[in-house]
Amino acid sequence: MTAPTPTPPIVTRFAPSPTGFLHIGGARTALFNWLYARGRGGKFLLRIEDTDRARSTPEATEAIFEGLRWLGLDWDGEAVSQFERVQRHQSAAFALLENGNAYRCYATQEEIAAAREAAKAAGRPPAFQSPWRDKGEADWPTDAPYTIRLKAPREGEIVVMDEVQGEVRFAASQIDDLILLRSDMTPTYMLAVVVDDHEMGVTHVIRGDDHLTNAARQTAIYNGLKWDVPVFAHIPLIHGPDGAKLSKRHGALGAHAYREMGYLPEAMRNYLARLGWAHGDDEFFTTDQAIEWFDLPQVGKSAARFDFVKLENLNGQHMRVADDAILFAAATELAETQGQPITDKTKRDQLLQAMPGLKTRAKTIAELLDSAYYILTDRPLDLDEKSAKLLSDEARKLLSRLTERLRNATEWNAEALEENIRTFAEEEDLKLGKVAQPMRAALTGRATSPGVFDVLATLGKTESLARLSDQMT
RNA sequence: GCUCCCUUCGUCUAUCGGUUAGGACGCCAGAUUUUCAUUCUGGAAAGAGGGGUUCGAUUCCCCUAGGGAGUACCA
Repeated sequence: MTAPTPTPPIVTRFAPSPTGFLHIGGARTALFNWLYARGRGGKFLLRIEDTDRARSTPEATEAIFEGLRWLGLDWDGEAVSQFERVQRHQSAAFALLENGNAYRCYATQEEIAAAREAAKAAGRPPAFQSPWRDKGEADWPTDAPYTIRLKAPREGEIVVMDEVQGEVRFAASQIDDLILLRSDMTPTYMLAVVVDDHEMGVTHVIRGDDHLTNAARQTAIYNGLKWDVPVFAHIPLIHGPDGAKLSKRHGALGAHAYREMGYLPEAMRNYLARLGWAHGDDEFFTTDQAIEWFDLPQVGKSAARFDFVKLENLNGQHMRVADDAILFAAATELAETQGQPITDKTKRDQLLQAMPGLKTRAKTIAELLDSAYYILTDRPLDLDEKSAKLLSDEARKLLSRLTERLRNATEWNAEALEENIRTFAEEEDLKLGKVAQPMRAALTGRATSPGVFDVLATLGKTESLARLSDQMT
C-alpha cells in the first residue's frame, strides 16, 4: 500500500515568523511537516522568517523553539535565519534581472496606488502593470530609487499542483509583477521564501492554505529562475469553536498555554493530527502510529474548528495509559510553574504512589493536581461544603469506633484495609457507603476522591489516623 | 470588486456511484461501583438548496446560497 519512495530524500520545513508565540495553527502546520518527513526518513527543517526587523524579536524565536520542543517536534540541523541570507536573495534577484525575467521599476508608490484605483473602478484585476516592464537601460532615470520586479507571464495560466487542493489554475493576468527587491534593495518575503526553500533543498512545502495564491506567485519566480517547483500541500486553517478565524479568544494561544492548562504533548499531537486529517476510524493513536499513517492526500480540504472538549477527552485517554512517572513529572512541573512546587519528599512519594487512582479521574494534569489535594495539603484539613455535611454527629461517632479498630490494624495496605472495613460495616449493619463516605470526608476534605482504601494506603497509618482523629472532637 | 478554496450528525470525520450513511467527542438512558471517575450496553443526531449526468447519486458536472483565503516596497 505504501507509495514507492522517490529517489531524492524528502525535506520539509516549518517557517514561522518570530512575531509572537507558537500558536496552535502553526503548531499543527509544524506537526504535519514533521510527521511527513519522519514517516519517510526525510528531514524536517526550521527556518525563522525574521526579515521584518521591526516585528521580529529574539524572545519570540525562543518561544517558538520552546513550543516545538515541548511538542516533541525536533528539527534537523540548526534553525536558519532568513534575515542572514539577504545576500543570497539579492543575488537571485540579480540573476533574474540578467536573464530577462525581472526589471527595474521606477514607478512611485503614488503612481501605483492611482493605477490600482483606476483598475478597480474599471472592474479589472488590480494587478499593477508597470510601464517600466519593457524599458531598457537608456530609459532609466539617474538617481531615482527603483524596485526590482518579476517579469511575470502575461499570457496563459499558472498551474499549482497541490497534494491537498489538487490542481489549481490561475490566469496569468491575476499574477502581477511582484516586487522582488524593495527600493532599499531588501528582499521581499515572496522572493526570500523561494530562494531559501530551493537552497535548503526543500522538496515538500506544507503550509496553511492562506498561501495558496502565493504558490502561484512563487511558481512564477521558480520558473524565472529555472528552478524545480517543490511539491506543494496547502492545508486548511483551523477555526475557532464559533467557526470564525482563530483568535486569541479561542485557541490561538501559545503552546505554553496548553502546557499550563495541563495537556500532554502526546495528546496534543494526537488531537492536532486528527484535526483535518483522518486515518479511517482511528481516533486515539500514538505518535509512532501517526508517523506511520500520515499522508497528504488524506488531509481534508475544509477548515476544522478547534474543540477543547474533544482535546480534553483525548488528553484523558492518554493520561490513563501514560506511565505514572511521566504523569508525576508533568504534575510536579506544572505545580512549580503555578508557584507551588512540591518539595516534600513524603508528598512526592505519595503523589507517585497514588497516580493509578488519580489518573483515571482527571482529564488534564491540572485536574490531577487538584484531585491530589488530599496529598498536597497539611492537616488539619479544610472541609468543603459537601464533606462537612457528610460528617454529621452520628457519622463522627461511627468514625471514632472505626478509628479505634484501625489503630489495631496490623496490615496497612488497600486490600487488607478493605477487608477490615467491610467487616466493620457488616458488624455495624451498614452499607459500605455509609462508612466510606464519612471516612473519605475526614481523610480528604472532599466528597469525592480516589478509592478510600487507596487513600488510606497512600496516606499511611499515622497520617490517616491523625486525620480521622481531627474530626472526632 | 476580482481570483482561488471549502460545504456529511452540534463538533472532528469515514465513504473513493449501489451502505439500515460508519466511527469519535458531546448529549440522553441503563449496567457495574465505597464517592467521583473509569469501564460496558443502548439511544437521539447529518449529506446547504436547486438543476443536470446515470438504471442508480453523499459521491461526477453546473448554478445559487453560506463560509474562508488572497488581492502590499507585511510575512
